Amino acid sequence: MSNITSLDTASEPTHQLQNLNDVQQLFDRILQTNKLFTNRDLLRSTYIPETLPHREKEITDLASILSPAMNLEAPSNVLLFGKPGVGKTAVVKLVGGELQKHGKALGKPIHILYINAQITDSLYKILTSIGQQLTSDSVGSISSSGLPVDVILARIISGIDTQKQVIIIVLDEIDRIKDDAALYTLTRINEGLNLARVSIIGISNDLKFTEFLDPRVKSSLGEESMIFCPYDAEQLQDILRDRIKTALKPNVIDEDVIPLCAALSAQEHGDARRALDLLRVSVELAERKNERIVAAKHVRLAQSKIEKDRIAEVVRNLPAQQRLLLHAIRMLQRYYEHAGKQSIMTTGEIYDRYTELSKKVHYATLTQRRIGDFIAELDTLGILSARVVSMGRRGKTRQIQMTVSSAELEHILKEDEFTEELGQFKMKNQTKLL
DNA sequence: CCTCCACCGGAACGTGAGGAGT
DNA sequence: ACTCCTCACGTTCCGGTGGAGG
Repeated sequence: MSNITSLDTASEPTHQLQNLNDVQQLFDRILQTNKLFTNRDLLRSTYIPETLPHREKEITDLASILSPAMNLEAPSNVLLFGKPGVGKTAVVKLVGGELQKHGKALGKPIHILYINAQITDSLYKILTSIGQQLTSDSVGSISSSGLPVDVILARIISGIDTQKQVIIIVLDEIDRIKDDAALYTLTRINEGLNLARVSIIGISNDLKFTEFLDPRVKSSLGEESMIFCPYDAEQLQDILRDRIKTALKPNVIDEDVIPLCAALSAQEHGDARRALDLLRVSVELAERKNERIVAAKHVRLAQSKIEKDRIAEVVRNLPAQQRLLLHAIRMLQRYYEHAGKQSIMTTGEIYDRYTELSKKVHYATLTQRRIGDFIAELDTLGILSARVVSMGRRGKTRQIQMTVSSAELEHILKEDEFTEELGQFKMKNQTKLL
């Protein structure tokens, strides 16, 4: 989700490709116009470089915390805190990779398991993920469902405990794990082991996440903790400069591009991921226009493109009911825009439109309770903003505003299955809205 | 100061899919 | 064939609430 792949408008050939020859010519043409990058992937935020500027201290700190693993002793559990894009994951992957490499060279079995707890958010899923990641080495195969949790746990324990080894479980977005018992079980896993040792590295965006934990879990997980500060604009510039040395050809960017990318991202809590995406997309845009130099205007374009692409991508992958809800919002929004009013909607209004639309397309009409949850979800996805307000006698509700205009929303929804069917559909009871 | 609207949001529960063991 | 497991997705029920208007 973090990556906006951008092959879409790169080549919109106006003619049909007739045969292989044409295809080859197309590739040749793209190669020729590919003048700015030497290696595009180095500007992706998922790429882990060998050096992380301004994270030297964090790297050595984490390395020393994990160093007992080299003697096959369990390192302390660690919690890493910091806003998105400040290098938490990168530092862990870098240090973890080195550790594994050194361990291998010395014949010490050290495993780093990376688990994204945003997706893998229950004990059951975490355990099966551990099982699957270890399958290739020591544990027998473990399937994705069907067994009771304790059976899976027992299998993993017996699978792991066949030799002296250290297993470090990285739980990214650990604050997303709702189930307290899951963390409790994980922190106590060592108690069932004789030979192997397990440590946990938790990564969290939320500094306050430990406040609500069981005290035993809290003290166990937080044996060590590290806080990652946001990068400032200067540091972001260093990071970008470091990357472009190998990612881009020399002298292809204006001198104000890097400071601009850095400044724009520094405004958003110093997010290096954002800065890299911004730079990469800027270069892509310049390249497509066959320009030799990336300039500030490309950065501005890139900024809005990234946001639009992100929203479009999210919307496309939404389940049908949620897209239907967006259609309802779109209609209301358009209505408000035509009336020249600010399009701030309430849950009730939206629910009424949604009810009409769902009947029209013969879909089940979900309850308002459920739709309320959808609205909250769309809010966290950043495609609308909803805040709870009280309107006195007129009750308490969410005020909802789209982050894109109705025209853009319409454009994004254009290709989905509802658009045609709803084409001429008019809202009932429009007066009710006034 | 009190009321009362129009929802919010937690909790418990139901159903059905996908899979495992016996 | 049957039982038992988890998860995803929804519903039902219901207590809670900020503040404009009486």
